[in-house]
Amino acid sequence: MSLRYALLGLLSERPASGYALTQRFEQSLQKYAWHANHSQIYPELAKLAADGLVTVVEEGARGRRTYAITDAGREALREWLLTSGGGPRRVRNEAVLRTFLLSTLEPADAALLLRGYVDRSARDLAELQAVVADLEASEQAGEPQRFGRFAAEFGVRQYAAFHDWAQWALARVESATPDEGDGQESGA
Amino acid sequence: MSLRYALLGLLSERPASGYALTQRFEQSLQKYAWHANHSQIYPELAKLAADGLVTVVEEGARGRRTYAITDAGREALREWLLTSGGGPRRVRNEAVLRTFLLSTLEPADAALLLRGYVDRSARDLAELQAVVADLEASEQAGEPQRFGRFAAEFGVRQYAAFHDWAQWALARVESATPDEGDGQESGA
DNA sequence: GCGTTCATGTAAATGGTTACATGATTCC
DNA sequence: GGAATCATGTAACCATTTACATGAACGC
Repeated sequence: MSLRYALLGLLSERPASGYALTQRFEQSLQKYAWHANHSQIYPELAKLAADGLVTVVEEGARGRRTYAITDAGREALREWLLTSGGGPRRVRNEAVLRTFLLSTLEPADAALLLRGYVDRSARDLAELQAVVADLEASEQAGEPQRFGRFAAEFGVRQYAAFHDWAQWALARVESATPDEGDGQESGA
Repeated sequence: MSLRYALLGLLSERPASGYALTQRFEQSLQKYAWHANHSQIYPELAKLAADGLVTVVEEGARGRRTYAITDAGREALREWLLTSGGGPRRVRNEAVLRTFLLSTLEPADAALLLRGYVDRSARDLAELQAVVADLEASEQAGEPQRFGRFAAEFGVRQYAAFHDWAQWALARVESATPDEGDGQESGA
């Protein structure tokens, strides 16, 4: 069901074609919230239209159809957001699973992975911070900025927390293997 | 594929039955890393056994089978952790999606939801911090503590970041609707 | 003996990924 | 005219959820 509401959310910002929605998934939602590809998006748009939650407002070149959210669609989105939040949270995050499994590795292997995490999260964080800076600038310039600011801030804080964690974990692993085979083994 | 490695990881700690593994998913992994239920776990254990990555080491009462990881299983887990980390990250987190969609709501509705998030994340955080305290205590007591410490710390930091974000977002929303229908409307 | 928990499975349906498929338009 | 991009779709497969199903052991 989530895909359906992700699409309604994007369309509530402004009308778009399936192609454009696919790109917006790739550029924003995909990174920290929800992944979807075009082969899932097109059929779902057709279903949403059949249910009257969106309508085709324009047919352009190459068979392009621009969809817009309807009043019923807005109401369905609001309803979902307000009523169905308390259920069991189903997280599925491979990066976090890897985190969990890290301690099954030899310390040297774990350190290798953690160094990669530190680097990668630093880059991800910088990327997102640039996005936030852009949003902030256009906000200062007086644009209404309804969408994306909350989510971007959320992403920044998550990445920052991940980065800090990876450094903490790396320090811990390194203190367990002082010098990687130096002989200085402080057993017990 | 992730489920497979989650199971190998749990079994690398110690042998267990499908029933016990299901419970361990419910108590730990499920909360912040990976969700799975028994109807998925049992068939996957059978496949792992067929592939020689685990073996049945004991058959107990009520048809209970205790599985243990094999050397091939350990190697497969290590291989997966070390080689396949760089692919595209596929995140799917409904809580985060809701975050993203929050700005489609009226400020009053958004504030309502955010207050719920603040409360809930405070409770989740406290719960996890208790787990960490337990782990820390048994660590001090000299137990080897291979598993779970990294992941628990990770969870604590994620929840803390979420909690802080929710408070930040709530403050922002509340400053946009000063007094919720008091008449003091400071329109543009 | 009766209820609860332990313990394992399977089947149908849904959700999601990968691969295949097609063709129009635009830019060069 | 040829390559890249725009634009949409479908089919087969795999992963996951929900519901159904069964029975042994344990505590009372």
